[in-house]
Amino acid sequence: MAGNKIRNMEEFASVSGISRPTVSKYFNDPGSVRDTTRTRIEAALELHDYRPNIYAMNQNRKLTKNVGIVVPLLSDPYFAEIARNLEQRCLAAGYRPTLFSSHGDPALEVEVLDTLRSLKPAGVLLAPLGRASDGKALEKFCEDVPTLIFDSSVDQIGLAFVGSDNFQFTTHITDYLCRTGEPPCFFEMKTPANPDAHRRRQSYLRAMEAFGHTPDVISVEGEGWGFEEIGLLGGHDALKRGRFSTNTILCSNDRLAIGLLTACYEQGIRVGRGEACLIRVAGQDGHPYSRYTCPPLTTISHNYDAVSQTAAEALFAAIDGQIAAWKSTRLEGKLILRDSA
Amino acid sequence: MAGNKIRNMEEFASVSGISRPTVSKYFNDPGSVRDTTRTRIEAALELHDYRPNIYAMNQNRKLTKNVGIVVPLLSDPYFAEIARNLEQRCLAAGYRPTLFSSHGDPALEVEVLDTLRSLKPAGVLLAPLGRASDGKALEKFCEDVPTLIFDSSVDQIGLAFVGSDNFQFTTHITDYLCRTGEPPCFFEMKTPANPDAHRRRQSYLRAMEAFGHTPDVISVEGEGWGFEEIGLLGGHDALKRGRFSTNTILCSNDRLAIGLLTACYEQGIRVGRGEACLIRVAGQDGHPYSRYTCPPLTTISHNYDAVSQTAAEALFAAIDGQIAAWKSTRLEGKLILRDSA
DNA sequence: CCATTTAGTTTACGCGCGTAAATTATTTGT
DNA sequence: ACAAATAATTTACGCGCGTAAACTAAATGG
Repeated sequence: MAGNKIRNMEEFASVSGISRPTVSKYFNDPGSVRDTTRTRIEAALELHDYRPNIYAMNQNRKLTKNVGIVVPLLSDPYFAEIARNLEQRCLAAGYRPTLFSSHGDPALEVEVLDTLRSLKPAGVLLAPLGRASDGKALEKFCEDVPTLIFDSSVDQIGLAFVGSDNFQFTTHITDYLCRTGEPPCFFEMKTPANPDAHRRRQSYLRAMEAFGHTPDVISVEGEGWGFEEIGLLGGHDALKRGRFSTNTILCSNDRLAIGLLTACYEQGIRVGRGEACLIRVAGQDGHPYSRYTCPPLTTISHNYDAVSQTAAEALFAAIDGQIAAWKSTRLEGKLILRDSA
Repeated sequence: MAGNKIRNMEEFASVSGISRPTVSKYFNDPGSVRDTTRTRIEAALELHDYRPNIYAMNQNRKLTKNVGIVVPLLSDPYFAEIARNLEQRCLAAGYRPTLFSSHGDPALEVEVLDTLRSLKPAGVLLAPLGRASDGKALEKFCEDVPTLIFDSSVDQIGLAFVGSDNFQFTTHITDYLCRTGEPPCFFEMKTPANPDAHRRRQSYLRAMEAFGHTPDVISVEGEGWGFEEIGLLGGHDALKRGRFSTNTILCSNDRLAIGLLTACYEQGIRVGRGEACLIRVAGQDGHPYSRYTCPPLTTISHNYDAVSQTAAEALFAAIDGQIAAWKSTRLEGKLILRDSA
């Protein structure tokens, strides 16, 4: 704890009276040295408070304990939440997670991957931007570094894919909405960033067909990642024009729904399943804020824990040398019934 | 772009027909080499697609271009937003930002600072956890690394402090609320994580006194960083017990307000400044989601751009050797009038 | 065209650590 | 107590790069 400034492992080794390679071994795995030496090292640690330089360590290790986590956009609480979850799991498994955000920019995504190479990670958990991603760059990266793709799938690259079953998501919630009221319209962005959005539209169409209802897809304009704003503007527009053919709206994702709810509120349209309500709104994702909308948002939620657990464990297994064929795991979502639908 | 795999600068130098030190110079500053050599290097770059290892670079540089950015909790969109803003500024100024989150955990905060030392950053932009922070560890870190504290101040450490003027925030919005309706009650957490929360309560009390009104502070239970949930539960409780002495509630921060709005909704209490509204609610912070609450939240917003610009520029100036005495800069907030109050 | 400046090269070392091989010290089992 | 097994040390090298010094080649300028 105290203050002598130790600059490197050499110095620390000499003040602790142990050779540097042994000290190195200790930091690599404290259990790998004799009890007496470990005690001496730890005693010296108390006095001099030294920590090895992580980046210098990683430079030489055959296999580092680094794990890179890449998400498309950290300012989206959904990704922030899943990133946090993954970080915890890495830490618990003895890895050093490093978090990166592509900030919604394909060029930055490539930049992040290049930075990641320098980190010499044992593995990477990568949620690609989606449509906008530089597919070739991703593929090349996956060839060089053990990479597990999560959240949004792009081709069959990396070790495996783990995400949610978008077909089940939309089918399930469409099913629920049909059984409990008028069949839903589908509210989405015309040009979604995420390829999974297409899957959701497809399953909506299919589910409606299965029920014998006429589907109605409202695709609103808007580029980028400001989904709430797109939902708000698109919602106002659609409401004014009477674009919704039924009183029930299923949104392609929760953030769009959050914007739509605000639009409804601003037009004095009461949302919910109560008597006085004119309209029902449901989302998809189980966004961290969906509990706090007014009314609280009915949604079908990602199984955050299961997705991150499956992804992390698959990566760790691959790092440990357990080779497995490429596999796509898509986990079911859980319907969360709240007041909005 | 094409495929020959170059492992290090040595190899790249030889294939490009230039000596390694010159190549090193080029990557350090492309303008520092002759035009003809630069052209040759860049031609080789096209063919062999090599990138220097950033972490190996930083190991030896006297002054790296690394800048660490530390926020208390990335899953809070407020911090995510300001972190993004700071990252952009670093990039624009030619620095390499690396983002860290303390995840609300003081132990992790210390861990992050230790990791940061290994990065040998030219400077660090640090938003401490606040009350829970290990003050001594922070202080020690600031002695070793040029650190600018932002958002939440702890003592007089680092190069300088840049944040918002919480007195002005609360005074200004209290003023507004008093002039436009009943004087506000103050809704806060009993044990806030952030020391600035105390400043806000103080200025509320002072402002109410100045207006000749009787202040009413409602402090709700709740630990941790789940402010919306605390606002929701505390709001339900306070509403049921009739704890609010006026029809106007000023929340200590927007996230609390988001929870409170949900509580109001669930109790059928209409919020806003319209005729049919029973209650007015206002927040503080200008949270990215405040626009999308129902009703949209009246709040006093941080000047995100100005805070991050001031912080970044002060740090860059210090890195460039412009020594300045420790200074605290507190920027005024801007009142954002929306429907909730 | 030659002397001077400027840029490039060679050489050599250092950063903070991992790691392998050979050697020596210590701990076991009996 | 002694041989065998185990752990620690010494020595030496490597990772991918920065950087300084001494030297050589190329671009200036009058």
